[in-house]
Amino acid sequence: MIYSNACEYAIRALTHLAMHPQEKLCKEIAAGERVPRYFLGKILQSLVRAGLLQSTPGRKGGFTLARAPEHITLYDIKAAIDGTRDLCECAIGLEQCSDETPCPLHEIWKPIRLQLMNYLQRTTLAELAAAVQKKRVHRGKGRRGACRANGLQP
Amino acid sequence: MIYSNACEYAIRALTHLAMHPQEKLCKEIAAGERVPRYFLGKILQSLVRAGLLQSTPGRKGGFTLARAPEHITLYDIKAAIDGTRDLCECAIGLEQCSDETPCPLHEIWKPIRLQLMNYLQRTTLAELAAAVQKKRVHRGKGRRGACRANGLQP
DNA sequence: AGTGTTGAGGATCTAAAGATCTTCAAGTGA
DNA sequence: TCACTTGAAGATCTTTAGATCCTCAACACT
Repeated sequence: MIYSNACEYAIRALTHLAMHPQEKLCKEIAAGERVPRYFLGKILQSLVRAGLLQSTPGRKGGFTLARAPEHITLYDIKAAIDGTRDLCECAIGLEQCSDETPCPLHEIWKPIRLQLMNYLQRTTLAELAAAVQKKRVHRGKGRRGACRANGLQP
Repeated sequence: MIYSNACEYAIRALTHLAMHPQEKLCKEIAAGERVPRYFLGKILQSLVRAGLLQSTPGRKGGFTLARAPEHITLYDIKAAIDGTRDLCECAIGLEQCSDETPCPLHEIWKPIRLQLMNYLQRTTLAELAAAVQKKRVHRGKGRRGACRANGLQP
């Protein structure tokens, strides 16, 4: 809803890299995160162009984080993959609003959007990695598929 | 970001109907809200099937709200057009998460998602219509395009 | 009954996202 | 140098959202 497919893959790949710096090959990340391999290649290229990753070709090549995970935010990732135009727009996406075509959600939507923006800009890769680490320690090795079912169904 | 194109159109069409009950023809709404006419037809049909609108064919036909605007929420509209699966999912859209493929955003994303859900379920058509009305009274007839530029650019 | 207007709904077209494959250049190590 | 591994990047395919058109049934009015 907030992220595109590509952006989700990017988040997972970067989190993976933050946790497993030794696994830096595109195919390793794709296998580890169960992400389409060739598609991930394109995404990682975008992240390189955006300055979040560094890449080296050749035999001992691969991808590494361009800066410390504490200094990479969700906002950076979303900006690199999806752009951030939608974060600055009216809730119902009007280019312009006039008397004939107003944006009725604007005032109501604004605080929510601000909080979202705040969340994206404050959450870093390091926090994501820590959350994953904590989750792994907390539960055993056996359990799977316990992520849905969070009591939000209406 | 939150709504699809179709859902945005639905919101605008329903708001239009709440404010102009006399303008109930598909082409009137499409013209008034500057929405693709034939596409809007499909959307209104979905809203009829979802029980938010009533339609009558024939000469004096058109669309009318199936219940009072106070009793139609943004959640109802989003459910009718986009579905609500994404509101109940992990932030990064994993079907299942396991030790190998966890959903690192889950805990961080949850409060935001709850607030979003709350916003969707509490905001009614009547409130939207009132916000538009207020906005129209507040500013004159001349101004246009003042909806962007809300100080959110990073 | 006949005519014109309306929504219903199927068929179709376009654009964008998502995903895959293939080829090429850059680098490593024998 | 040569073989091999890697990312880079273009071409291509699939799927889905978005949008349009056309025909038909329902209805109102004459």
